[in-house]
Amino acid sequence: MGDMSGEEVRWLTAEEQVSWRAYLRGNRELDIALDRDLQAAGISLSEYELLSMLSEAPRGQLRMSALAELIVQSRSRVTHTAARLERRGWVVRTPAPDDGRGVLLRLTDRGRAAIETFAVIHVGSVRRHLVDVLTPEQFAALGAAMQAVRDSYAADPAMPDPAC
Amino acid sequence: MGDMSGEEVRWLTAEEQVSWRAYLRGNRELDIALDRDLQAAGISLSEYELLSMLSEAPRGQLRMSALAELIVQSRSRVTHTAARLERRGWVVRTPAPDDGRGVLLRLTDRGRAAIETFAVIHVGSVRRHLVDVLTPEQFAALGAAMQAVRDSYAADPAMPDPAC
DNA sequence: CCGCTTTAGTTGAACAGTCAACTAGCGCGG
DNA sequence: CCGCGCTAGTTGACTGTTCAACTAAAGCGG
Repeated sequence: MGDMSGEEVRWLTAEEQVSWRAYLRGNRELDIALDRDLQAAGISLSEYELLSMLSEAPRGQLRMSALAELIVQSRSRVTHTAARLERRGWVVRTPAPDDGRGVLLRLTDRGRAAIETFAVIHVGSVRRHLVDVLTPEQFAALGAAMQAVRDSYAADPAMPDPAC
Repeated sequence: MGDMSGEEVRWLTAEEQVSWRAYLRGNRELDIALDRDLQAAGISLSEYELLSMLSEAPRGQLRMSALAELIVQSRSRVTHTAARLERRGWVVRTPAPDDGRGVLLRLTDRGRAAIETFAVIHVGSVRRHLVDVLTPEQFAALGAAMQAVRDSYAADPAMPDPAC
């Protein structure tokens, strides 16, 4: 992996440090702000993301594993989160018709109503804390950069083999 | 809440959606990758950040509250994290000389040795997953955008008054 | 069609993070 | 110099996340 043996460490330059710190802290601040706004309405950001993916899916339903991949959460976490949302009556679990192991998570009518309310709050929050504080060019550049990160992550799913 | 009265909701445009999603997911993937690399070495990213701030501070020491603000974590969280690091022998708590309520957290020699090891791993991780997958321009733009987010957050510490 | 490995998902215990309540020292107004 | 509110930090209970172990079905090779 990386630099195996006696490689020199390539420290960040002063400018890189500045960008990196801005990313790290800004990121945290943004997460806090977005979560705070949704929490005030009674849902967490990660729960919202799950519901949101369901609401966009063909019949308001998705396989647990598909969901996990979409929102970048562990299977276990999705199981727990889904259980919480199920208790609230926003989703239901049904066995997948084609695969005996699979589970389809489906948005209920109440779930759909709920997420429509949350979406209004959330979009306002995203605008206020992110979109509207950047120029359109800045925002586009941010998106492009993060997409590049995603692409490289996808190319390297779970770290190269130690044997490399 | 959100839009006070009969305001229209300003949904994200298709392009904005794409950027926003890339940010949200990419961000999560990056956090996972960075944390995974540090965890393999035996420390979490947030613990690392705390030690890192201490290592850069004048006498390797900082007030709890200063630390909390620097790494954007709640006071409570810093207390818990510091307790964990103290158990590992990497930091010590001492009463602040000038303020009877205050606590100074100081890096021990073992703590400094530890963080030097972690730093090598971490910088490699940051390069591999972020810096090196972007052009210098992209990375600078990312930093600038997130700095703008920070600035707006700082201007608006805990949400505008409902009276606005 | 019988093992074997892989994939889907769940479970419960351990751990980290949040929240609200609390202690204690500071600092100000009178 | 006393009372009151504010700031610093801690605590413990609760909630959410992670991790490793588990069940069960699918797929694959012989």
